[in-house]
Amino acid sequence: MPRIVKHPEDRRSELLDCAQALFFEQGYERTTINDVIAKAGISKGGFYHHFASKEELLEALAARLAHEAVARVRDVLDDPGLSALARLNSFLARSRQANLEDAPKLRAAFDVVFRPENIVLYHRVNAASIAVMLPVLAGIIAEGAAEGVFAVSEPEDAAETILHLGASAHDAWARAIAVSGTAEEEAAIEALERRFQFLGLSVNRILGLPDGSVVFVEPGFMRAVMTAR
Amino acid sequence: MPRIVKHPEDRRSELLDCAQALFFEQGYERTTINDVIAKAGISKGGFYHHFASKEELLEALAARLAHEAVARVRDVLDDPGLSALARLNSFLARSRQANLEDAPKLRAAFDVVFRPENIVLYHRVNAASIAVMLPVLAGIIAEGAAEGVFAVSEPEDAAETILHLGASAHDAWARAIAVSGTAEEEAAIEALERRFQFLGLSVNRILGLPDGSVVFVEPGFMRAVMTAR
DNA sequence: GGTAAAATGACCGACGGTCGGTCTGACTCA
DNA sequence: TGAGTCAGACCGACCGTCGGTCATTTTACC
Repeated sequence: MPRIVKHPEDRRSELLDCAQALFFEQGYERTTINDVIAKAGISKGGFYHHFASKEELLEALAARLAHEAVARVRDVLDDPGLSALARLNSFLARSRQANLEDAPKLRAAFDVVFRPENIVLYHRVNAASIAVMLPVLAGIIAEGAAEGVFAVSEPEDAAETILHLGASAHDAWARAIAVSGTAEEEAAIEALERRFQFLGLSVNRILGLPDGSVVFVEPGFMRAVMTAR
Repeated sequence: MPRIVKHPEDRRSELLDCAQALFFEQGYERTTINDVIAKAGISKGGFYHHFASKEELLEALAARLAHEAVARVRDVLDDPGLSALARLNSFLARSRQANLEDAPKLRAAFDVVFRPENIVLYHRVNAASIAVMLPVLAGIIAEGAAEGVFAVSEPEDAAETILHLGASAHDAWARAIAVSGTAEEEAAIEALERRFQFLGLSVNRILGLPDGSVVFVEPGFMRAVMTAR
């Protein structure tokens, strides 16, 4: 076969593109290195020149996704005119908006990621995004604590706790996805919706805020994401 | 080799015993089916007669551990003389006591379970215990809500959220274990201790309780578990 | 033209899982 | 009671797959 040489960064990002497509289509375990290199048009040795292991490929992909996510809300984070609460709400609103914009693609990925055999994939992506978001959210919370608005003495811990709350809805997600298309779908979406409303309540309470101060999700948001085509 | 025939339940539980010992000593991925069957003194075919896959073995082990854990606190759950808050505190105290009693064994298992390559093991065990504890905790919370003590309208959701809080300390655990024996150990244990204090605060707030009503951990508890020999 | 990095693909060994078949103890029924 | 029957517990050689290695070749660049 003809040998094609590319800049390492290009190669790496191409491999990540292929891995992303395949992982979100078939899952992590079911995707083999051979699948990835076939799609990327590179040899086995070539692949292992850029990544030390399949595991490292996943790690790198998770990190890339996380950094993309934070880049999308960068301007809100840097806006100096915002109070902590306003920044937090803008941050959340912007994240929701981004999710809604490519909800169809997201939905397709979720179909795979939330399947029980794919927890590793889910966990890595989630962990990476938490790692990236942690200093960001901790900063906002520290700001709010300094303003005397958030009743929290440990911004780091509060941020970590809040970021992990999303994971506690994993099962509700998984259930909703599993029964998608059946008669139980409506009830499952309802449950998911309720689950997230409760998470919103929890966020407010953890921060020592009157309920509704932080808008975690708007009513109907989860339904909109779930029913996206 | 001589063929030894046993009652299926005995065989199953023996295999689970062996799997438990090996998983908590080497991790899930690093333990092979051959390891398990060698330790259990059974053939491959014999093993697969009882379990459909390695994955199913893990699932069964996680379920067994979860049921053992809930059995340990059964009497507290059934005591009719307790208010919801008292029941919750007894439940937590009993769980802590049980953990402290075999802290050394637990510590050894944690050394493996909290290593990054063993998230699957961690996740399955955690998920199984959450599944078993969920109705229990939801019951207590519903009781407290009915008493007008807990300000929560969705006991199920509250229970699920609270049970998942523990997982949000996974990273702090992992860090503490990773640096165990180094100069950073003290700081990591301190961080873990702080992390759990915050979780306690979060539980109280989520339930709409004055801080300190629910005693999630006592000060020094995490240190005691971590430094157990 | 020399060299470091990029790329190749045949090859390896471990591992999860299968499969054809054997063994055993419990339960008939004459 | 003892021969016959049968389910299902058990055996272990075998297999396909898959992550990963390595000796070697090609390329880009100075």
